[in-house]
Amino acid sequence: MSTSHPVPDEGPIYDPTALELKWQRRWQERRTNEPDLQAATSPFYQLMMFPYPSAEGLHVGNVFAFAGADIHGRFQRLQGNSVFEPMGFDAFGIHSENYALKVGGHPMRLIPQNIGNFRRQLRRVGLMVDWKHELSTTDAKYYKWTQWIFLQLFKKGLAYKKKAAVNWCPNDKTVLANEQVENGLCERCGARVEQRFLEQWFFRITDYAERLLHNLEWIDWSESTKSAQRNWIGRSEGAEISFAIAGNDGPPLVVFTTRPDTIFGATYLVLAPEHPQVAAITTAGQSAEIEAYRVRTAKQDVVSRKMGESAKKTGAFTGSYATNPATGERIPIWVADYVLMEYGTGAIMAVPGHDERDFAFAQGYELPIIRVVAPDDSNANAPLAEAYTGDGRLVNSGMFEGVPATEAKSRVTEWMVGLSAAKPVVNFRLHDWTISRQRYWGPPIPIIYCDDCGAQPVPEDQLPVILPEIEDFRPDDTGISPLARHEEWYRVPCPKCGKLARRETDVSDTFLDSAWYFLRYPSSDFDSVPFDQTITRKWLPVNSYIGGNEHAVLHLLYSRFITMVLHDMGHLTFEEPYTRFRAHGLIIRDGAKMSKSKGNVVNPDEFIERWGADTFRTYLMFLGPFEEGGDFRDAGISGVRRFLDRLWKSAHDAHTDGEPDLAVMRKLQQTIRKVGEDTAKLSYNTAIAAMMEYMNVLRASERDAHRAEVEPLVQLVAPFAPHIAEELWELFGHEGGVFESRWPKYDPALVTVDEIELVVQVNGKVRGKVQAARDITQERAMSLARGDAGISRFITGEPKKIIFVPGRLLNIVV
RNA sequence: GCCCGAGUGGCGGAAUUGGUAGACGCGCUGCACUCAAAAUGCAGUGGCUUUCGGGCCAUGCGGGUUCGAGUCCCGCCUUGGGCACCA
Repeated sequence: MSTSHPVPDEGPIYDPTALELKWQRRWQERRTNEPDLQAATSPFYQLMMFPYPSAEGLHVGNVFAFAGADIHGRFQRLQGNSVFEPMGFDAFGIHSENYALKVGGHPMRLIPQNIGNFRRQLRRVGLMVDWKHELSTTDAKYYKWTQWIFLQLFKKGLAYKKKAAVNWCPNDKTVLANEQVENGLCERCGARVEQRFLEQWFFRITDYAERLLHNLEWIDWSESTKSAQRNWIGRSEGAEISFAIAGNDGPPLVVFTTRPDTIFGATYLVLAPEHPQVAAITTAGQSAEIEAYRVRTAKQDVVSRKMGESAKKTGAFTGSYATNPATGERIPIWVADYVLMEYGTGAIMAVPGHDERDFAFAQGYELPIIRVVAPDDSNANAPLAEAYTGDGRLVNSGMFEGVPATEAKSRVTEWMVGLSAAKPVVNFRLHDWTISRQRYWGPPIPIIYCDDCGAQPVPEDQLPVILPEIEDFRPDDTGISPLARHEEWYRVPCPKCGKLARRETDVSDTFLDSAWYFLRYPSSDFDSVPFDQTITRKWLPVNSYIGGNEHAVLHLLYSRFITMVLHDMGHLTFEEPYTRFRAHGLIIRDGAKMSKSKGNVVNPDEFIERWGADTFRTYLMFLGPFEEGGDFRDAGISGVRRFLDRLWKSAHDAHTDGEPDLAVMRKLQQTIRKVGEDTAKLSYNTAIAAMMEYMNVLRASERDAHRAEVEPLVQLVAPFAPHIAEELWELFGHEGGVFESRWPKYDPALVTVDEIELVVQVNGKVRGKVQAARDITQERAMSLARGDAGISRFITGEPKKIIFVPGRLLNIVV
């Protein structure tokens, strides 16, 4: 196959479309992308976040993410690993359901169409995906095990039911997610959103908060993602303090505070309107006002209730008083919607002097404001113009006068613990995970309600609970799931006593589907277990996971939680699912995120058709740092194509006469090292630049390359542009594909150059460069510098100081 | 408001982590090839200035540390993303 000399000028034309289809077909025939999961000796699990198969098809953002992950997977393969790179579809959920309603179709028929389209597009990108292990969360074979996972949590007491506030759109007759509410209006229809209380299933993720937080210290993840999780979990230390209610023998009011040191400044208490003790506390005279206030806040949607920053704080007085355990003073008890039932105890001690919200509220209702913390230099009794949240010493605080606030936190808590008025507690911002969805398109929650036996789990051997195909899956005004209207499905015998009972009609959240999919891929051909123990031990945890930071909290946190639970139940040997996670950046266009409303969406099909998948993949990676994303501009793609054209030509024109050029071979060694290092750390843009640079050397002055100069470059380019690499590898006469080969080794002796350009500065300014040996001494360098006319003219006096960085720089200070 | 991140030529972006700022690519200019154009190849390309040797200015703005700062420190400005009454 080696080319004879002289080379004919006209070689075959680089036709990416034909060539790419040829290799995609051949990979399929040869099962190139299907590692032997049982026998693999050096398994490497390269995971990418599976897509939601929308009707619009694959998005450039998807291609960017998948190509980036694929390049890493292919690189690992060239390092000699057996790489498993699976793909699947996250196809349940409200998006699919709403889309089906909109076009008047049924998700059971629409989803397969969308998946088919996605699969076709994904194949065209040339990913190293093992399609034998493809999965869809909507497949009963898959969601059988999603339901199984629900049952495991139920068994362990981690799944429970309680009433919770949800956003309800009266027009669409449905529960909305927080992100579907904009300024209190439904994102889709514009109707005013209400708050409703519905019975919902929850997972007790808060039981795992401490562990989820703690493991972040050691897992190898992008810092930005870890920090997002830390903030989301939101651990805060403080105390619960009990306030006795004056003239009321009932239980005391318990508040949570992170500032027990400010207790002497607590001039009133505030309860959330939904707080269970509100009714008991309210006096007869105030009950009408309190009731009116509660009705008013209940009408608000959940989101705008929490968005009150700019809005005026409102509230109502209960008529009752509590006793401040520190001062013994009577302080009024109020109800206000700025206190949330979900956080802490749903009640706070208000310290208006040192909390902005309390300050605003106290001003509005003319409640007393007392300063109890003062910076060292200020007057303790000067009136406050705004809440002081800074550091300082306690004032107006009885026996704690003058104690630094930071120190006072624990001292005041200890003192009150002694009075049985407080206990130290840790609180988390993280809430339990709402699993229920009052919708149709999801896996039914496997629970049966019996009048005698209560909520019973569906026995595991009766899974899956099949989602029935019903034509009328439109949600209605009742807030009850559409499945409840399907009588023959809804009525079932109780698994315990056999009496007629009713199925749970809620389906589960899509985040549950995706919380465990990585466990299923390697075991997708096992029907009797969710994941096979031997295979799982071999392939998991995932070696490399790449995905977007839009899933930094929910998906990644939920899948960590589910993994921990399964670990604790003995189903898994590890408790963290992803050894290494890297967040990729966002592809933008014209300075903005691509979106239909902005009209700046790029259709990947057109680009692949015009330029080829290899060029498109490589171009996307060349836009900018993979972990930061980049700006997509049509213009730049021609440069990448030109690079591949030149590679094509170089390979076809390569000769085998004589020896390769030493200078070129040196550059090649440096390139092998650079591309290897950069690709490993996902610095794809600089890896590509290094290959282009080498190409410029290779073809400088229209020289024809020696085959030994080109062949390794074909391997370097293979992760980025796998099709052309295969074709050229075959051209060079190799029997197996390029991905059967090993990443080229570089010769360390050739990487380092002996002759260097030593930079000479005078007073920190570059004044010249001298050719010198790499290991030149300072003395020798000085005399070279003095001998250089361009440099010596700046050396106006005796050197005061000489800085010499061996092999790099000489700086003469005069 | 809070938490992350980013500001470098006409443009996308490099810079061994304190040591030649602008790699690589796009665009632009010139030349070669061509009847011509496209494609391709070669050369040039931060700004100002120059007696053509060079000189000065330049990494969002203002200070500082250092022989030396895009990189470190202090104070601002702009911008992208995420979260949001979390007590």
